[in-house]
Amino acid sequence: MATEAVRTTAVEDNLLEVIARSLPDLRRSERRVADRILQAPQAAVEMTLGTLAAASGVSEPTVIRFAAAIGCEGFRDLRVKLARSLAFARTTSHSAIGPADDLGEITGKIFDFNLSNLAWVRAHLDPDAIRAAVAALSAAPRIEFFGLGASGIVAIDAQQKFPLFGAPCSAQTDGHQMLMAAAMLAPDDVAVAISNTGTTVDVVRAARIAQEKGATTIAITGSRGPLLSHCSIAIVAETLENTDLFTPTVSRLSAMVVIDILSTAVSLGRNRAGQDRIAEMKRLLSDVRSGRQERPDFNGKGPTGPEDGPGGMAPE
Amino acid sequence: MATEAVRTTAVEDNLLEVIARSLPDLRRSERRVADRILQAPQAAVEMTLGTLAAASGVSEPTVIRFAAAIGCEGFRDLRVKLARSLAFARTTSHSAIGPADDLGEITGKIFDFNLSNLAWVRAHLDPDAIRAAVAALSAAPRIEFFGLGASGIVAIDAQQKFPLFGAPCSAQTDGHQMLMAAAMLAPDDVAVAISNTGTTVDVVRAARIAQEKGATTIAITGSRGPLLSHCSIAIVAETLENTDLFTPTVSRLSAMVVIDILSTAVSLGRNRAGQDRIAEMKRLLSDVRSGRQERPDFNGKGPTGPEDGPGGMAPE
DNA sequence: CAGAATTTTGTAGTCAAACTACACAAATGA
DNA sequence: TCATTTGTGTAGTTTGACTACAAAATTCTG
Repeated sequence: MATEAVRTTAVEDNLLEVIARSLPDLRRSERRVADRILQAPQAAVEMTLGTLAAASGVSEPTVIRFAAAIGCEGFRDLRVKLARSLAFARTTSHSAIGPADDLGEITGKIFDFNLSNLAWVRAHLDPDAIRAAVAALSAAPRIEFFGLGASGIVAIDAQQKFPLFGAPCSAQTDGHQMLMAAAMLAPDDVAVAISNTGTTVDVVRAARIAQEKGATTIAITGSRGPLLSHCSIAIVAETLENTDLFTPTVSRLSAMVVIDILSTAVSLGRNRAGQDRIAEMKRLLSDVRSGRQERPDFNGKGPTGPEDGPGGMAPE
Repeated sequence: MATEAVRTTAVEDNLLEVIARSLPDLRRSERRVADRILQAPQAAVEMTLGTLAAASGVSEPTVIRFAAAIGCEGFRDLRVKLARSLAFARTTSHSAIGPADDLGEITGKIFDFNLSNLAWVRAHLDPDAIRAAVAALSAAPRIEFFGLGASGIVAIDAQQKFPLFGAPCSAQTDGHQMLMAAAMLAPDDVAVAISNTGTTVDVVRAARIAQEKGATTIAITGSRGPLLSHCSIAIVAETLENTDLFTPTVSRLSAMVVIDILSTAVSLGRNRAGQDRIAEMKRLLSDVRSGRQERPDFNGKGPTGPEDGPGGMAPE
């Protein structure tokens, strides 16, 4: 279907923005309509053609012409588009303006930043690398995730999705254990090395060893670096910030989404039975959550996290 | 008091969710309408009453009754609400991922899904709750993060940002240690309880104990649950839909972004470094928007960059 | 398993909203 | 100034949204 309905939350989508922007090009009475809408957009969607015309002090056809002028099919279309734009608008009602408004701005900026970055990563992911990674992971008898620091979090996240991968998974977040685990790998095993910078020495070393042992090595990284030379498959989720100075959160988010894609794809590639198993697992989890059963032991790397479940698949 | 601090909107706003949820309560022919809408929501907003009736194989009044049944004023209202929901769910939403899906499509859907959800959360976050949380965290001599399983990852992530919080932070991801840590808290200390479901018993219990000890308790959760009754500040990042396709990842992302917001805001209040960070983010954002998709420069701290850096420390 | 009571659905009709054709008014330019 | 262009409103038409009621289907009861 509309696979290419690529959404960038672009300005063009936001009708309010469009209206404000085309304000100078409008005729005088049309502008009255525009003003009226901008003044209380929320109320405008509720209005009818006649109502809005009256509220703006113009005639009904003028409103229709206005709709056409800003690129709508008609008044109906205008209302729909307006409603759509309004959905993104903040629930402004009680966010007072003042010194505290900084906070709202921070919230908005951080969301924007993360959203923009994800959209960017989406557009720049290499499909072939994903495909190769999925193939390797699907066939792997054993999977190791390597990551230090913030990337260690991603590694653990990946490890928790092991039911989707359908193979024993471990996450190594310690430099030494990473090496030991890498040394234990065999051909067909897969090592996933996660590093935002692509330079972290321990991770690079672990990847090298894993490769020497004949394992398939997959890199999930935020920028090209030494790591890639020891990995046969490179998934580069380049983010807009790659300095270590600001918000490493986005690199984590990107990596986690990549993991999500891999695990989902592997799971789907397997068979329907695998999906049923996941559904069953989710059911068990919901029992655990409500405290009706003893929860499975959880040691930080344990099989299933009681909370939120590893992968989440299969509609009910 | 916690419940008051929260907006009473969210999932109820998402008409698709509402429709899917009230499916069993509908009469047979009304359900035909529902199915038709869910099947192609994008097309449904374009349709007229008669068109939709014909497409569903029912009469026009049935469609109107359907609208009333799901809580709309009439067909017009239905269309507006639908458009509003579609603003978020537009591209993916109810198109479940099946084995037949091409890999590229899976990638796109997962990205879209996560993006839509983040946008949704963004629009529905309660600014007052954020404000209260920032205030509490800024004044806290000690901060504990509680989370199990997938939410444990978020807790660790939060803990790694301790430089931004400017106070000793711990992350407890084990049921028992969680309780012990909670018991050690004192007034003014802050406990942040993270649970997507809001029901995880251990986390709820830890929150209760923390509250009994006089600490300020902050909940970061994906849905209302028992947890809220033991938390004085509730940050509810409700996700777009509950079909559980990818909800776990989405909830983690949302929670991490919330953490990011909190840490940034706290840091901003503390020193000027936080302000620089915001300024930088704004710059990056404007670059993205203007379509100049260059990677930002790497000036700053030189090449080292210990793997991904714990917490996005601002430059000295 | 009738047959009544109730619920569900469609038919026909009404009202109002959305759109169109056209004519008048205002503004612009020679 | 008048002619031409542009802008705006009036009046009329079409269509879509909704309502009243009757037919069909379902359920309930004896």
